[in-house]
Amino acid sequence: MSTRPFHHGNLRAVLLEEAEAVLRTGGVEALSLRELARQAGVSHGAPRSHFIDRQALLDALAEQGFDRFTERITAALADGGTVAERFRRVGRAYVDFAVEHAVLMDLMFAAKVDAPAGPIGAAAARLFRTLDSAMGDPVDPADEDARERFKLLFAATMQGTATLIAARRISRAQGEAVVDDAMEALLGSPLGRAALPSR
Amino acid sequence: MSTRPFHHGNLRAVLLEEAEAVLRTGGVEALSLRELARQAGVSHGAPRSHFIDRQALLDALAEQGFDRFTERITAALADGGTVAERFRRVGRAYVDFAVEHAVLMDLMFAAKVDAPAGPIGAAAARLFRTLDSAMGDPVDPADEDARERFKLLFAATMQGTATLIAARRISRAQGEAVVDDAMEALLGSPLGRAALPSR
DNA sequence: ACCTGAACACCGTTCAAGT
DNA sequence: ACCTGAACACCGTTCAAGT
Repeated sequence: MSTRPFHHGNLRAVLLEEAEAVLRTGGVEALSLRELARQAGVSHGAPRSHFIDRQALLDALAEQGFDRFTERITAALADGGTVAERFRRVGRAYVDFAVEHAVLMDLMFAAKVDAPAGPIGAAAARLFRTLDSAMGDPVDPADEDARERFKLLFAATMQGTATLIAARRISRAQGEAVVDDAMEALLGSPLGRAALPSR
Repeated sequence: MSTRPFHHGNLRAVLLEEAEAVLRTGGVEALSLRELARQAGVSHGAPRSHFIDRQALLDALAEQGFDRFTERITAALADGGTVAERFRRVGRAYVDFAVEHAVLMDLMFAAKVDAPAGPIGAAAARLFRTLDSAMGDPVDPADEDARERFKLLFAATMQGTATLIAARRISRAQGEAVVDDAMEALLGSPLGRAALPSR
């Protein structure tokens, strides 16, 4: 078999991988389709076969980001323990991921995203659903509202903590302290007690 | 006096004003120095006299953003009331501003910013200092650590709530509920009671 | 001090053409 | 189905020159 022009069908994956590296090192504005094509050894028009435009590549990165995020949260849940222990671990995993992938997170939570319909919104919904596992089964169906509100409050707090760290407004150590303080306040609040099984 | 080439010294202000409008309507990537110059009726090289490059303009917008943010928070504090009432108002003002100026907030909390030295970091510090007024005078100097931590936790929670709303992951109404739930949890927590005067 | 206008290198996007 | 390569319109940045 003759060596084909260059890429055999994995160009899409190669571009996404390269793009992630650029995101980490230089931010979104450093990401150029032409440069990506150059690094992949294809012509500048080639990416067009896989991504209709630059935004489509950014969207694909965001969707992939949500899925990786979900994996990390799921992994943090695997060890079991009490509800409090699980949430503390998930909280740290949330902040860790968000700080490590700060630019990717900006993409994932960009206002321009197709939320909540579309693939990115669906990926975001999957992430959110894994938080249900952290809470355990609902004891009383009447607590469903409290559970929803608790999840939102939890996500908001972790999200904000990550933003402050990524923006270097607070140090990593201060961020850890915020997570601990947040979990203590949330778990001990009336909402926390209504949402989570007491045992 | 003859009409001077065009602008008489306010080009900088004009550019910033135009840029803010672009930010609201089309986001950062829609912001072009050449387009700004065109709208201002000057040549494409003119902005160079006021901003060394595109990033310098973005930085100026971020700094200005922090100052406006501080004004809004200060205004929310003006009406007095109990600590709980003040914090509830500040919380809403925080989220409102962040949602209204979502793109600007991204600029303000971008990782690339010169934090904490430099003009933007200084403007951010001024914002944070206004939160001291919300807490009132420290009762016991030993509570200084609790006050710092409470401020961080408060800021993180509001910041995260704003992000979720701006990203359309939650509705405006859900966001309001998160703010209320957050304030109840924070004010009632051990940290909240240590940081805030009980009366 | 502030602005002009040419010049340069770099983009994203489109599209006919190749395999 | 996937990639090439020319073409187009648009950028940011630099810099000598004008006032």
